[in-house]
Amino acid sequence: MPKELDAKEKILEAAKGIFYKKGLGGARMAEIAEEAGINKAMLHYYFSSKEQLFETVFEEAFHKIIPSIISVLNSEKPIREKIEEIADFYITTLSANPQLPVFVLNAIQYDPERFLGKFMKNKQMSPQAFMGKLMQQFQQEIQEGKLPPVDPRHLIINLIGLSVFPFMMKPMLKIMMNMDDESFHDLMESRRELIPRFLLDT
Amino acid sequence: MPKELDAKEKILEAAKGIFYKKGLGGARMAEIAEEAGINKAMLHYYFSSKEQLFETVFEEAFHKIIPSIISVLNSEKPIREKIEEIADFYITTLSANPQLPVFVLNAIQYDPERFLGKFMKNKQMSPQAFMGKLMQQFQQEIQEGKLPPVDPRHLIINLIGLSVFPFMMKPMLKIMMNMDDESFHDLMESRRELIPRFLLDT
DNA sequence: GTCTATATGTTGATAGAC
DNA sequence: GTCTATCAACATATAGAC
Repeated sequence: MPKELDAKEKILEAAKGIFYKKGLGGARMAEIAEEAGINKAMLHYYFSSKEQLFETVFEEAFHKIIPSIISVLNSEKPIREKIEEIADFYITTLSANPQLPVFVLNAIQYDPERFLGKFMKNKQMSPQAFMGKLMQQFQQEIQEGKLPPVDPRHLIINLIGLSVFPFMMKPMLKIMMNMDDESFHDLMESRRELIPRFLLDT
Repeated sequence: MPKELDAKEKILEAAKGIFYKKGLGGARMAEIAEEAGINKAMLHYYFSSKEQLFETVFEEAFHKIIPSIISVLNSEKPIREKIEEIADFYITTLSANPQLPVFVLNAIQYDPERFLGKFMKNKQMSPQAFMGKLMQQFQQEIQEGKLPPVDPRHLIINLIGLSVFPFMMKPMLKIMMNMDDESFHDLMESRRELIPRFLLDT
């Protein structure tokens, strides 16, 4: 079944492009079909409804940017390495797809129950298990003098904010700071090392 | 004309609540009318179209979070004060309305031409005039030893990111870190002084 | 200024031939 | 699996009475 995968893949690719930009309400099924180079009816052959197609796209986007960092935070590496790895991960991922975070956060703002429910269902993200272990590691490394005495919650928030937010602001930053795509890219690249240094060398 | 202002105000209030959450495409005029406690026809009495109503709401939101900081950056104060003022401004503004940034950034992602055009039109935001003067001030204060030698572009990006991003992540952070509204609020309050210290004491 | 009723155009979804 | 043609529902917008 090469044809089948081909068509389904083309639909998903088109749906991503349009949903990322316009969201659930702003996207039109006809538009997606045209972009995919197929017929409107085909969409409903592979995906029962617009909502289901959207959820498929959302789920992929969500899993692309959230569980990865949870798993890093849950790993056995020292904090310093975790931070470097996460900044690196976001800069790589979002350089290839800057629209991702606004898309995901907008869906969550639209319907938190629905699009954040996938959160709690996931075992490894249970807040207690997850944050508890991490807090402990922080305390220990701080006591050992490996880390400056910082509030772990702020550190995590800062890390994600410093890594992700610039991509959300990309269109505005390009205008405000008079950058083209290349100089924006260079600026983001320089943050790979800047962010960890900035967070830890106090 | 108290009645008139009342109705128009009620419409705008309702429209804000619903557009903030659902965006242009996801919102329904009927929903806004109901929320405002008036009739669907009344919406078109005060606002010619859904698009025009949305643009009104967008413009207000946009001006609430962007020009204020531009004017601070353009002022004559020392960098240190500017930074404190901007962090303070965002934490106050977004504590009252955490949905604002996702709403604005989503509209821009939806149609950059349309919703970022208001940018270039504004005189004071002309990138050259604006960033040029600011860069100069940075250089001078760094030479005078008042500031650590940082790239001004990163500093501005970091400042805004650290101030704004946590509010965009609010629903997710509350779950991940097991916070209720009150402890989230406390955490944000503590950032008023944390952010400037973090940015400047290197 | 405010309402009810209605026109007009889209849109998501399906039926059914190939 | 893929298409054309079509339906039924809905949403924006307007007409017109009060």
